[in-house]
Amino acid sequence: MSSLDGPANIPVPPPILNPAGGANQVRVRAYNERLVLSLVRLYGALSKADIARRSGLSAQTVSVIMRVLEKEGLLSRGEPVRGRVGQPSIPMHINPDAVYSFGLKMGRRSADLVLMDFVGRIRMQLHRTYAYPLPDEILAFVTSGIRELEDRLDDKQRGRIAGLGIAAPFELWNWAEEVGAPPGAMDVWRDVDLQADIAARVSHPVFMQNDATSACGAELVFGVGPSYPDFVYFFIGSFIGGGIVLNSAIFSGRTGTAGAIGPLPVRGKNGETMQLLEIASIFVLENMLRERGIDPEPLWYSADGWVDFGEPMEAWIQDSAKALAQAIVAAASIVDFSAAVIDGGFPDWVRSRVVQATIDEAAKLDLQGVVMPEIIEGAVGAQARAIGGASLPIFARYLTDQNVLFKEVDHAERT
Amino acid sequence: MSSLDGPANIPVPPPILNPAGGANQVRVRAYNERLVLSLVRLYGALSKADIARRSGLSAQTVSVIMRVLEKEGLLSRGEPVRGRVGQPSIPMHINPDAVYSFGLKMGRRSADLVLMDFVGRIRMQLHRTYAYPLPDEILAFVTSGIRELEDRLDDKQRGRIAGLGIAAPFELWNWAEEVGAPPGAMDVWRDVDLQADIAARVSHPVFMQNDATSACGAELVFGVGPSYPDFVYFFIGSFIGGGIVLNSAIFSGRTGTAGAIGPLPVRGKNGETMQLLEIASIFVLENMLRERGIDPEPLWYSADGWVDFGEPMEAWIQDSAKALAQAIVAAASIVDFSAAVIDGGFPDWVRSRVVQATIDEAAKLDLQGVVMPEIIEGAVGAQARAIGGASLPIFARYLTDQNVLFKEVDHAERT
DNA sequence: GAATTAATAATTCAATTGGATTTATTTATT
DNA sequence: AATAAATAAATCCAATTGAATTATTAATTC
Repeated sequence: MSSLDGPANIPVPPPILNPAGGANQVRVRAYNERLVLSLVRLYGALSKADIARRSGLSAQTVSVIMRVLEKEGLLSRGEPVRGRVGQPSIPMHINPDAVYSFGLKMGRRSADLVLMDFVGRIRMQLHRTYAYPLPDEILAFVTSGIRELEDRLDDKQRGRIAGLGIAAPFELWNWAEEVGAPPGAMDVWRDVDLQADIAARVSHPVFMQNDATSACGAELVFGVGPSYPDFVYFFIGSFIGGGIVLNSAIFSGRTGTAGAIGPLPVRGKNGETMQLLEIASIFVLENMLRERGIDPEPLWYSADGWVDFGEPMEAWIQDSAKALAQAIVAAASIVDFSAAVIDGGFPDWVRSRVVQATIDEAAKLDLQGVVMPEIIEGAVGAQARAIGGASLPIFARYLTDQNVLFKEVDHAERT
Repeated sequence: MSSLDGPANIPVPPPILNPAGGANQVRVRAYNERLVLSLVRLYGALSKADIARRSGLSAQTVSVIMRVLEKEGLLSRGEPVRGRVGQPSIPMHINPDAVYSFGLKMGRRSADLVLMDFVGRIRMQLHRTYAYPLPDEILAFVTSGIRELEDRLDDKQRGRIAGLGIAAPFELWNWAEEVGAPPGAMDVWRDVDLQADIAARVSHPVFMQNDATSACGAELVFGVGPSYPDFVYFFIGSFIGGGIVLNSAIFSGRTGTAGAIGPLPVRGKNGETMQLLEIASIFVLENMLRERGIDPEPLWYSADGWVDFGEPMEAWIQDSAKALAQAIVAAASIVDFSAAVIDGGFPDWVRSRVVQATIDEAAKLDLQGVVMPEIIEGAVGAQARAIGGASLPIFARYLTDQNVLFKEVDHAERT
């Protein structure tokens, strides 16, 4: 048949991939255990028979796995469900006190340290505001904060802490002037490896992730995630950022910046091309207030401290909504997200107004051929970043990313 | 500790997910077999020991698996490699004649039917052009074409045909006037299920996928894919379309339209907002030529039939490059792709000019904060859609999507 | 209405299956 | 002699299969 050869010889560049490894029994068991835990978390409470049906595993296998998880204290049994023919089923649920985790949200205006339990509830928290962050102060806040919170736990509880997850912005030194930091004051951050510095002072495993990505992760697990297999997420903080969920898993991309979204080009009020973050960020509102002689301090202290600032705030919401609507159309043209989720470091009533305005603005755009996502409010709220941070240690150890058996290799490894 | 409860009760919507099932040994073997095949394909030729190292599987396991694959004729052994200490290693490579597959590319101007071998080479092909496609003619072309090509094979070869993969545009009836079809002529396509109709007339399994996504798949496997773990792909046909590769796997999204890219809003020549497909599509060039009294027929017959059309073509390339550059920035703001790959149904020299122009235009945009992908030419070329189509049956049966053990459930199942 | 029997479903026990690993051996080379 | 590839045999381990146990509701009989 070689005489029939058509146009051939497609050049194949040298492979750079390091595909995931092979499968074996040990990994299969680890995977199935995580799967079971994740299913229980997703549905709140499931019997062994339920898990067997939903996982496709045999009843016996599920029985064995769940007995182990119960023995380890990760699962606990609920009240038997009667009323149906047959032996009553025993719903198993996640034991909220099985695992605790610290989450640190470090921002341009404030830091939060939270202790989260195994079902995503904040059990304790500390808060600090500042004009701009400095490494030493952050380090002191974390180390003393962890000590303080741990003091309130007993020995047994302390032993169940899975680790500390940090949610922090990328490249803090950028855009420093926009938020009023003295020129050069943020340059110290260029040489700081916060994760390493904290790890050296804390006796727990330390994880770190972009703050908006973390918030997105919190939304995935504890918010609207279970209802939408993929969504684009916007978190409006001092600077707007975002994240991407695909196949019910965070997609953080090659450089970890997927879903950063801030630099997305949009058309500004006067038709000029601007970056999304120059419009839909809280620092913009802050500057608008300052220009009008209004004290913006209430913006930082706590999301609940916001008041209705009137006209400048309405203008900011309108501008932001216009920009967000464009960003959503652009995102939808690239991936057919089922939802666009908007949340931020502000009270719920502000979020509602932003989302409604964005829905209105989106309707005015040219949507031919675009599969538009549902535009909805985030369900987690202002603390999403800290919660997302705190989830990192828990997910690394106990839960599965949808259907990926073996985690992607580290970025460093794939050179 | 419950007295310390912080802000809690995050509402959890009803789960809609049907996460992937559990793992077991049978699936593990199937997965490992595909992994081995994929590794051999990726690297061209690897010894059993190499595979063991790269997969993390034990030498014995790999030995067993590869002997089976060799016995099945999928792998064949190369010349022993001497010159190093120890027993010489025997590189195993994919047997190109182990599996054949048909690929049908159906477009607005022409259709191609190809027979592809197991390493992605086109062995035979048929081509047909038309003013616009009609279901009956396409059906006749495929059925008679397959018969004709199969006649040139012997019985043994015929038995190795894995199936037929169709690459066709979404919603053919849209934009019909733009390409000069009589009003309403394309409406017949609304009620046609091409995949089912062809499957009823052909004795092979039939697969179908969007044409641009198919081209993207061909690029992933046979083109630049091995060098870039994620990229956004543009295929410039009668209409521009595209695809997305994440973690070395096609991402086709919830509705199968991820990476459609056509409706992406960009700024046109006069500052007005337009959709990418209204600028960077071959039908636009076609119309430009017609306006100037130039016969556009050479555009359709074959990519090699193109001639340099001079000024109108240069203008089209410039306009397209401006639009593509904006699309790439938008895509990069959402996902940090390592590359943006541009290919199309045109000769290589046109592709080179488009890519160079796009690189130049991208440099003029505001890139602060954007992780820009490398803008590169596709390595597969004008036949990418047909090759991608032909890969569908092969991939469904023999190769793995990176590290996903169990394929995502069908979209229909996840309601 | 109470007692009895059948049907159903959840769970577990015991035996089997099958694929990966481990250990030891053979082969071919520098 | 050292090294590396390849394979054979024995072992291990998690999932499955099929049977048994348990707890319940539903239907029937007295």
